[in-house]
Order: sequence, then structure tokens, then C-alpha cells
Amino acid sequence: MPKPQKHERVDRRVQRSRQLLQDALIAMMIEKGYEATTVQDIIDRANVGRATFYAHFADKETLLTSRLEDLRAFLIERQRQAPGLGFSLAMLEHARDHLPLYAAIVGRGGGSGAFVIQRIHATIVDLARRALQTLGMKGSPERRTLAAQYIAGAFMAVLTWWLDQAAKLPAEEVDGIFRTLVMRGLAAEVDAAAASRK
Amino acid sequence: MPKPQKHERVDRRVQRSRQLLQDALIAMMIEKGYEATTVQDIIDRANVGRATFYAHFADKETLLTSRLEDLRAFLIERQRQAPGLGFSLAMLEHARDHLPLYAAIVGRGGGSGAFVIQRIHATIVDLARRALQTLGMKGSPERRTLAAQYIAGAFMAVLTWWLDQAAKLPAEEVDGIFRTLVMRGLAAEVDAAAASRK
DNA sequence: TTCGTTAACGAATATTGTGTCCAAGAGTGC
DNA sequence: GCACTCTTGGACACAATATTCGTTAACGAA
Repeated sequence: MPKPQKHERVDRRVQRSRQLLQDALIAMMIEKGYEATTVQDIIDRANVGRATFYAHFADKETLLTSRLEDLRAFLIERQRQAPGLGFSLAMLEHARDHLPLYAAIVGRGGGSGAFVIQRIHATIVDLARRALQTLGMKGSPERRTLAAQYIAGAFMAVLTWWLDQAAKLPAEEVDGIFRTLVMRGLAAEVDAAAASRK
Repeated sequence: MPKPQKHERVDRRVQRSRQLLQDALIAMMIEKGYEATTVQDIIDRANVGRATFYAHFADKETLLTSRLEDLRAFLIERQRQAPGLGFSLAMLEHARDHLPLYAAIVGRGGGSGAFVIQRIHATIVDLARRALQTLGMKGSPERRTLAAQYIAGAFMAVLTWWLDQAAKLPAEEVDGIFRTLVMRGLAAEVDAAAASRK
């Protein structure tokens, strides 16, 4: 793998190859989904030699990861601006702004994009943990981790559902419902009789 | 694929082959995880011919699905006995009682069992929808679906985390925390100052 | 117990995708 | 302009999937 020169200088050919491959992956994901996309598809689309692919990325997964770093950076920045559950609206908007891509990840009967979803999930867990810290959650670290998992799992499910509905509802409304459910739970949503019945 | 005879009679050889293959899949999943298990592994373990495998199941995934029907039936039955969020404890106990299997599904860095988890997730969504009906949730069907997705996603995340911790906490405690989070939310868990800060 | 039916066998084969290698040539930065 | 490094393209080894088919063995109904 070509290594970065001293002083951060990166050979223009390297930049170009990486960019072409990343763009080609996105294009192929939209076209046939992540799982169904082969390395051959990617290098054909990028118009790059096979050996070049493996010179830069160990495999398809590594290439994906390199792309997800951008998403991660974006979310962390938005979280910084709006602490707490701020990642929620940021993520929903990001998905809406790249709807074809996200639809491909989430759609196709569900099975195809499981891996990508899992990677995003992991990022959300991290953000949720930060959120809980900001909110000053009490209890043992163990319980905080559990809560972060809870939040991230719930959010990913909501996001997935929303995208499967072609993002019909406004992102702001989904964000509101999600935050309410996280903070206040279902209690307000069910009638008193059933709630007392527990 | 061999078809069932009239009057539901099924050739003993068919029963035997199916059973052997299903058992072999479970055994291999425990041994090396779902993804890592190849059709070759399964037929070796089952001591069954390659062509026989494909005579009964289109692929590895179909074989798995045939096995997951059992879990589904179990959960629906338990839900019937304890309505509401009853599936939660039932599922946790089932996982605890088959810990090696579930550990293999959920563990291994997470990537390996994504597909299996997703199948279970779909079943939980169904159960959560029933739960919301039982609890008499108000609002549009759309909102109820969203809530069901929320609950299922949150539960699967909690389950996964719990199993990754080698099921250290008692199932009953995890069930309690989960149900509290779902019904009352995080409000009680964060300090007042942070909560008001929104 | 017999006998027609049906499933299992297993070995060969086509197919698809991965990841490695290398010598020749082209682009880049100094 | 030159030395250096990246890209190329095709060949290759390998792993796994899925299909095919003639032969053999098990089944179950009578």
C-alpha cells in the first residue's frame, strides 16, 4: 500500500485512485446494494486496475469503512453544536439528503445492507454514550452502556423504518417522536387502564 | 425438492435428512458462527450428500429460516401467557438457556451473525406490535408501527449487549431495566439540571 | 414379502468471486 | 530531465456455491 510521504504530501495519483474507488462504491451501492457489489464491479465503475484496488484497500469492507469516516466526522461535529440527543436530527437529515444511497442500504428486503447498518449502529452507540454523559446520567458505567445500546438500537430501528417509508414524515417530526420516547417513554402514549394493568 | 405425500405423510428419509441438516447447522454455528459455516461444513457434519442438501434447502439461509420458525412459535406462545412486554423476559430466558448458540450468533466481533439477528428482529417487531395493541396505545397506526420498531430495535440492542457480556446480569434484571426504559424513558435516570437543559 | 417409487449418494463440473503477483509503462514531484 | 512510485492488465491459486446424473439403497403400500 502506498504510504503518505513526509509532510502529509500525497501523490496526486493516490488521491485520484482512492476517490474514484470510493465514488464507485457509493454508485454501486445505490445500483445493486452493498452485498451484491463485487470488487470487480467497483474497479470496472472506477475504471481502475484490479491490483490498484488492493494497493489501497485490503478489501471491500475497508473501502466502506474509509467512507464511513466522513459520516462519523459529520455526526460528531453536529453533536458538538447540539449536545444531548443532537445526533438524531443530524443523522435523519443526512439520510434525507442522501436518500438514494440510504434507501439502497436499508431497502432490498432488509438483508442486503445489514453490514453497513451495523457499522453505522456502532457509530451511534458512541454518540449515545457521549449524549448520556452530557445529560449527566446517574448509575454505574455498566448501566450507562446498556442505556447507550438501548438508544442506538432504538434509533437505528426508527431510522430504518423511516427510510423504508421513503422518508414520508418530516425529519423534524421523527426526531421529536424519538426524543420523546427516549426521555419519557411510552407512558404518555397508552391509556391509564392498560398502563396500570402493567 | 421432495414434496409431502398426500395426507401430510412425509417420507422418513426426508425427515431424517432435514433433521440432520438442521442439527448440523446449529452445531456448526456454535463452533464457528453462521457466516463462517459453509455448506460443506454442514453436510460433512450431517454426513449427508451434497445434492441432498440442495434437494431440501435452496441455500444456507433457507435452512436457517426453517429453524427460526421454532423460536417464533415459542415466543408467540409465551407472549400469549404474559401479554404486554412479555416477550422480553421470554426471549432473554430462551437466549440464556441456549447460551452457546446465542453467543455464537451475537459474538465474534458482531459482523458474523447480522443476518440471524435481523431475522429475530423482524419477529420481535411483530410481537411489539401485538404488545402495543394489548396496552391500548393511542395514535395513528403509523405511530404505532414506529413505536413497535423503536421497541424492537431497543430490545435487540439490549439483548445483544447482554449476550456480549456473557449474560452476567440476571435475565430478570435486564428485563426490568428494559421495561422501565420503554415505559418511563430516561427522565428518571438523568439529573434534573441536565434534563431541564433539554 | 414383494415391488414400484422416491430419496440419497458422490463425484464431476461450471461458475463466481477473492486476493496475489509481476514485468512493463506512465505520471509525479523535485 | 530524472529518479521514484504508482498503475496496469492479465494470469493464477484458491475457496465456495450450485447443478447434474447414473447408480444404489431405503421406503411404504399392498
